[in-house]
Amino acid sequence: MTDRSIASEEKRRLILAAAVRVFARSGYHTSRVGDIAEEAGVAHGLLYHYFASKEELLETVFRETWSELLEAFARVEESQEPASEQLRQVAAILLRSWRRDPDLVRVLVREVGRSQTLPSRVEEIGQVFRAIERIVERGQAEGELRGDLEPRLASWIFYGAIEEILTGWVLGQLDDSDEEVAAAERAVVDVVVGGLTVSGTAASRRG
Amino acid sequence: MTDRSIASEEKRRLILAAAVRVFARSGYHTSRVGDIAEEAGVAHGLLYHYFASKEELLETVFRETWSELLEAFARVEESQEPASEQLRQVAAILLRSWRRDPDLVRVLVREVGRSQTLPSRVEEIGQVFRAIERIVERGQAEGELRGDLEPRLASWIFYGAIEEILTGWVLGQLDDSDEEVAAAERAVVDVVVGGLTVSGTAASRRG
Amino acid sequence: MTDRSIASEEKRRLILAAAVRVFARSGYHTSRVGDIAEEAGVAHGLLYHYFASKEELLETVFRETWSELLEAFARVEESQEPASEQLRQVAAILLRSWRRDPDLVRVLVREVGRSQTLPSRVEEIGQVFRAIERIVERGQAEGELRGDLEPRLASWIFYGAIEEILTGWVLGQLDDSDEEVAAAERAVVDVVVGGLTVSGTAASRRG
Amino acid sequence: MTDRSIASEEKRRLILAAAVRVFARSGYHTSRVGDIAEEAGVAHGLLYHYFASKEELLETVFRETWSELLEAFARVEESQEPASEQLRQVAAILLRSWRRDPDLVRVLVREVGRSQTLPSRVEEIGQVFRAIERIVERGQAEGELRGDLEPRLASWIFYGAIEEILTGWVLGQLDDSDEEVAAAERAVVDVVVGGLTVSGTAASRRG
DNA sequence: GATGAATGAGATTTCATTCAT
DNA sequence: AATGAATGAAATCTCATTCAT
Repeated sequence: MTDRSIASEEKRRLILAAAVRVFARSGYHTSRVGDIAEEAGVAHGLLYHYFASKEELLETVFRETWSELLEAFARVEESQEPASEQLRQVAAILLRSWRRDPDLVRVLVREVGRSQTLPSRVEEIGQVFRAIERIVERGQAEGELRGDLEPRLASWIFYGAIEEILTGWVLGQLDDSDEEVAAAERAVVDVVVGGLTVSGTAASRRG
Repeated sequence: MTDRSIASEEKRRLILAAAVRVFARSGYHTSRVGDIAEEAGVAHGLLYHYFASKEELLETVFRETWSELLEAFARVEESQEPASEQLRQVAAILLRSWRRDPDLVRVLVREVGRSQTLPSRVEEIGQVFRAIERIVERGQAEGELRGDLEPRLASWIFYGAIEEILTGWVLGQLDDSDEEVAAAERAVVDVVVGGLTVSGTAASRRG
Repeated sequence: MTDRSIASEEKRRLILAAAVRVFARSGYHTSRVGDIAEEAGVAHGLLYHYFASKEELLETVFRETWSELLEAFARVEESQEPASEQLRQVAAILLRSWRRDPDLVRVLVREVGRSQTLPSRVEEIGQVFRAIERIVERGQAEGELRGDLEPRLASWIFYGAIEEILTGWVLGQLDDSDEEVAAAERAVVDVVVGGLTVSGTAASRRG
Repeated sequence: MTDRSIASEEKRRLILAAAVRVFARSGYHTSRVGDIAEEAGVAHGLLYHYFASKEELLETVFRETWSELLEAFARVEESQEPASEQLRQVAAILLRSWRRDPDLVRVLVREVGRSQTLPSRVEEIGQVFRAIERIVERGQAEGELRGDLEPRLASWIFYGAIEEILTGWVLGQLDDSDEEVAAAERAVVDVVVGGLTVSGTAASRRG
């Protein structure tokens, strides 16, 4: 029974991984269930033993990735580091995912937030933003980050900067060599976190 | 003849506008050509009198909007303002488009940069980034902006921050009242441009 | 009024000739009304001033050609020549039409007798066969042609031989140089008429 | 697996046979894929499981029939009979096919040589003609058939005579009772083969 | 007569999903 | 678990024909 579950779970993974590759290659709407089955080396009927629909495949990819991400962010939040360091770590987690699993990033960048924008999905995306938001809020409370910015907006700006760099890599428009990935990480932190930092704001200097 | 051309052009616009509304409502892939025709109040066959395919409709929306955007950016570049002011203007152009034509923004945010990522489309997107890049480069050359950041990366960070705020509005996750739109504009400029500004960088202060 | 009629008739001819060229090039079903209009250099709406439908275009081509053919055959029948000479003339008329108007032959060979086989069309085709039949019958009555063959069958055999040679030219499978056209004419007469002739049958000689 | 293959092959045949009936009834272009599916008693989608397109259905009918025909002709060629007897057999094969499968003949007579006249199809038609040609050539070489006729032309004349009789049956213009089929066979052989035979030519008698 | 915008029935094809084996 | 034949809703696109101008 356990053997079977394990074998079963492995096949589930196999199909899910195939789906990620195919979605990455062709986009969700253009991908056919048959392509995924072929990529996984199984009959297309089998997909429906493991997943209710093509949509559920994407949903599962999205949810599993997102929950890993949330866990990683939670660990960051638990650390006692300053907010700026925590933001650096968040940027690192997101940006390094590109080299770890480019296809996964391709799928998430392309398909999440768009298409039907299912409320459930929006809700989960919101959790990521709220994690960043909380870091910003704490930074502000502790006087590390400037207090005249809505943490909400700040978190979207921060996340957007990171996602766009990922998009640049996905589109092949930005160099994604090791050094460039590191440079991107530094750049995001320098610019956004720098811009968020107390003594580092244009506003403060203007005032 | 001119009358006819004008009437013809008006109908073309009518269909294009309907397409934007329908794509905004349902997303490109989920929208049906028949829905667009119905929204425009014409027979679906007529669409093919003006556009070669459903794809060409999206392509046209994209291209026309993008070229207007490029023109607006060109005008900004021509002004003799400091780089930071030019960047503020760029942010204003992009962010204010939301209130002007939410459906258009919805379509562009959801469908551009994703889907098939046609090389031609990537190329045109690239032009927008290069405009921002040039502003950053000039700002660096004139000592207004910090010189230790790749203008390329900076432009992606800047654009990403803006696009994510638009996405927040599209998803109904960020408040888009007049005040909030103004706040968003200030926030992007404060954070990103602030972070880019010479005396305002964490790095410079750390170093 | 007469001027107008003449100009009108000329335009009708123009369209009809364009239709023949287009049908010859693409086949009736694959040809589009718009192609014919373009070939004729008029708006496609104009076709419907002169012809009720695409079908009527083909029908007209067919009917006009066929009636010319019948007239030519009638003149042959009226001559006082022996049946074998009349058959030679019939073969000549049909085979020489290829060089005179290849597109017309292409259309007739491809589209007539096949497709919907409208009863009206079948009836008119029948008239051609009956003309040949009458020649054979007279030849038999006068003892010039062997009497043990149904004139009906003989006429189909004769016509089939000729049509197939035309088909060979249409398909580019038989050489259609001047000499070959002449050779084909001789061959059909030699073989079929020779085979039909009294003393010239294998059967009679074998017996 | 074999069971499945056999069942699968049977269904393929079922669809192909239905296609022949429908094409025979309405002609290729006028037939709808849905009609074929209905005639076969399957969902129309299933057609695309077995055939790539409506066109491929016709192509398959054509190719399979043609290759059977070629095999039959090959067997005739292998026999040691005189050329005239071999030609009789060829005529018999072709003409008897009408009673065996009228719908198939209807389709072949109507649709072959028309439509796009695909080069591939022309090529296969050519093989049939070459088989006849070889028989004629051998008959000439052995002195059985008159040598002053191009075998090429002779084969087209022979085939045309036969096809036209088939056409007469298809159009309901020639009687196709058992006796008439036999008579047609005799007539073709008498006339064409008679005309081809050495001492039996009008030309030779004239000269 | 002439134009071409407009119509809309209809055709092929795709493909997610089901289900008998 | 696994297969792949079978289904059928649905979507895009074509094109003959009409008709206002």
